Amino acid sequence: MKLITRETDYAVRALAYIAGQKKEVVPVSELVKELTIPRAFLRKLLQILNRKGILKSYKGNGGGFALAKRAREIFLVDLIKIFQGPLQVSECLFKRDICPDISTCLLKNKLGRIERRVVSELKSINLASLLN
Amino acid sequence: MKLITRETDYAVRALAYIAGQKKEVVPVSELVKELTIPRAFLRKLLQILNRKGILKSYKGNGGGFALAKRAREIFLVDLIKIFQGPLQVSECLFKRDICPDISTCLLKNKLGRIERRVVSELKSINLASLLN
DNA sequence: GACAAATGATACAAATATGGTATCATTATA
DNA sequence: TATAATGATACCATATTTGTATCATTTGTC
Repeated sequence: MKLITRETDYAVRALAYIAGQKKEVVPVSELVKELTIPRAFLRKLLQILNRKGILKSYKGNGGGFALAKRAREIFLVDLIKIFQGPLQVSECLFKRDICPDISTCLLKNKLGRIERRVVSELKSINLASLLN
Repeated sequence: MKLITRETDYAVRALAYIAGQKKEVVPVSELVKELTIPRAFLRKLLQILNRKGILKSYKGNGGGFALAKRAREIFLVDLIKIFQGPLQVSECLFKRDICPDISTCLLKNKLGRIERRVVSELKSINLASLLN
């Protein structure tokens, strides 16, 4: 069980790098050099973050990416949702009105509680808290 | 992010079913009929549980599977480990002596704390607590 | 002993998710 | 106009997850 995947990890590192620079706008070429993440892959991730309103992008010569929000307003849980989908207990295998399996229902109940706690803890982690 | 996969879910349900029967030994054929889990797949899972000491198996006519421990001694966290491997934060992408990325290290630190809490909660869930 | 009903072991295959590449179009600056 | 950047998108490779199939072995019953 992994809490975060490579995509999320890459995204965090790129965002942290951008947040740590004096200049606002950072081109992918610089990120690639500093973070040794495959260029084409990282570009795709940053384009997603742009569409999701985490980053702003500037096209053309001298362009690049900048944070679209302050670092303390960018939460890990949102990055996880973007790249790993919604948090979820084992999906219900019986898509009927009533779950026929009492023990599985009890299980989901308990896992659901754990999950909600994980989410609330993840919500407390923002980009600023990862800078140093 | 899923806390448990289908394999674990199937395993829990099969174990719960067995635990809920009066007779001790239950054949796969019965589990398949009651739980609508693919036969060959379930057999594989139960064989693994047998090897891991969660179930005992009885070959031959009239055989089947029985719990190898009491229901309160079978913990969800162990099933997860068996079918989903060890819990782990994002694996370290830099297999060097020192992680060069301070922000990722801070991230791992925080995720590690969350993970340990999840594990300790999972440890509190045993098969008996799922029966009703 | 023969048959039937069960598990043991294992190889294979299909489907899905993850990680990564490549290409062409568009934009902005010098 | 050349160059350096992003936008959009299609594609590919690999790993993981989920599931199938087969043959061997064991055991109880007639």
